[in-house]
Amino acid sequence: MIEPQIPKGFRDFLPQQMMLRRRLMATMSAIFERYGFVPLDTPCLEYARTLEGKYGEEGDKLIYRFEDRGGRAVALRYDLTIPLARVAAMYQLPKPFKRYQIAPVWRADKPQKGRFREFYQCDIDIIGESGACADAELLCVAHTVLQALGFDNYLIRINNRKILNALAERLGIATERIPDFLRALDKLDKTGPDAVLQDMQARGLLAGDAGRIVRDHLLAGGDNFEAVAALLAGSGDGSAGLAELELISRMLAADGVDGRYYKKDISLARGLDYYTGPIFEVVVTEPRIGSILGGGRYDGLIGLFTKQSMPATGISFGLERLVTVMEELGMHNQAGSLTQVLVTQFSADLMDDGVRLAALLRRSGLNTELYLAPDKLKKQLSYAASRGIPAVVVLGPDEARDGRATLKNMLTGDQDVLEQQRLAEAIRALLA
RNA sequence: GUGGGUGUAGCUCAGCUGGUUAGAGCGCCAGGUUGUGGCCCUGGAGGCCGAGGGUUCGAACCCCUUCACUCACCCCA
Repeated sequence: MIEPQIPKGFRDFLPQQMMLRRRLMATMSAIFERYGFVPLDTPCLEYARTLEGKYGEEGDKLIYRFEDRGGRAVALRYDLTIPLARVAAMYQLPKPFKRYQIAPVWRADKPQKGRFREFYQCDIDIIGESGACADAELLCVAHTVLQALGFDNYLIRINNRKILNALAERLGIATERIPDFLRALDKLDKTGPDAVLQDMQARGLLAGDAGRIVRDHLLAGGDNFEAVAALLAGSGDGSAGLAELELISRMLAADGVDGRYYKKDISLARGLDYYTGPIFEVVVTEPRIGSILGGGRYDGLIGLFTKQSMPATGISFGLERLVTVMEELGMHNQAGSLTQVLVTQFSADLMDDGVRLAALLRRSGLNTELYLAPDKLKKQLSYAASRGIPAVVVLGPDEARDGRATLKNMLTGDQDVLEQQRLAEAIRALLA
């Protein structure tokens, strides 16, 4: 006998979980399509060189990489963004190209709460539009999705790499040290301003009056973009970044997104190296699970695969994290059965009548299950009850004789004998 | 990659300082006669106490090793 096991960090999705997951995916797809995004899928396997070197040092270590039978270096996709960049470079797609993709990605990470080695991302990206209007639209979609799923306690954090880069320049931080700077800055929420300042000094990032500037302007308060703006007065990149944030805020407001759902946040850094402009993240406070969505603009990325440079921006929902939050907050209401009605089997010689009746109900569009053995009625009813099937049809010799059937409402226990022709209608009324 | 925690029935767990046939609740199965579930009652199945080794007259319990799961850090969805 083989010990049944699945690899660490990988999971089976049992029907109960699948119903919730499918519901989430359906909700998201519908909203994505409402905004004009079109579906795309790509293979789970890519050549390793396509993925490697795109995610930064830490990221590269987490790529599932191996050799195929022909000795080619291949890798499981790490996210949906790089494959999209590859696609954008390979095909002449009409611009702007707005696509969505809901698919699993793989990371050789150590699993923990809300983190797995195989997990689903739900991405929307816009290729070929450099204006911040595109970035803003992504956030409008994000907000719409979260609202539709019943979320209310979340914050869309918004920042801009242009601002951060200009800031680093102003502080005299060398280009190659910027990732270090961002990493330290990113911890502001977790460890507080004092620790961040200390960390930056320990890393030797702050020379001259940089320490004072960081303390007084950067870390002083949460939303101190006025101070930041003053610091970046002379910088073209910096003011461009600030203008983009302004535009994004305006558009969110115009779209009807309440101000409490989003916030410009200078300490948002994002780990990936390839971001070039606005960057985003959505965090929830309730279960401490980190971000449920991340993304940003990556204007240089597609240029790695083609000479033609293409601006692009995108966001990625973490499906498992949405699920985790919904489960912990008890947001996953009706677990309900997909089967709407169960046709019982009274005895072996009435099987044909049962099958005929079930077929009739299915033709009328009802999800109908036929009980598969002439067990005791008690057992058949228990089956329906334990699965939450709301309606049961009993077809015994009495009913069969004159073309009728008993319809039982499993919630109330009420039951009626009806003409078989009227059954579908009655079940529909019962379900409503 | 670093550091904690936990592994006993399908699930959630009990099991006193090592002492005979390892328990509960829930779930599951069967029954409480004649065509009806959810409540109640009765009965039943189900455990190499994660695995391997050691100490001991004796180990679920102590020691070592190993595996699995889990949480935190790093990083991230």
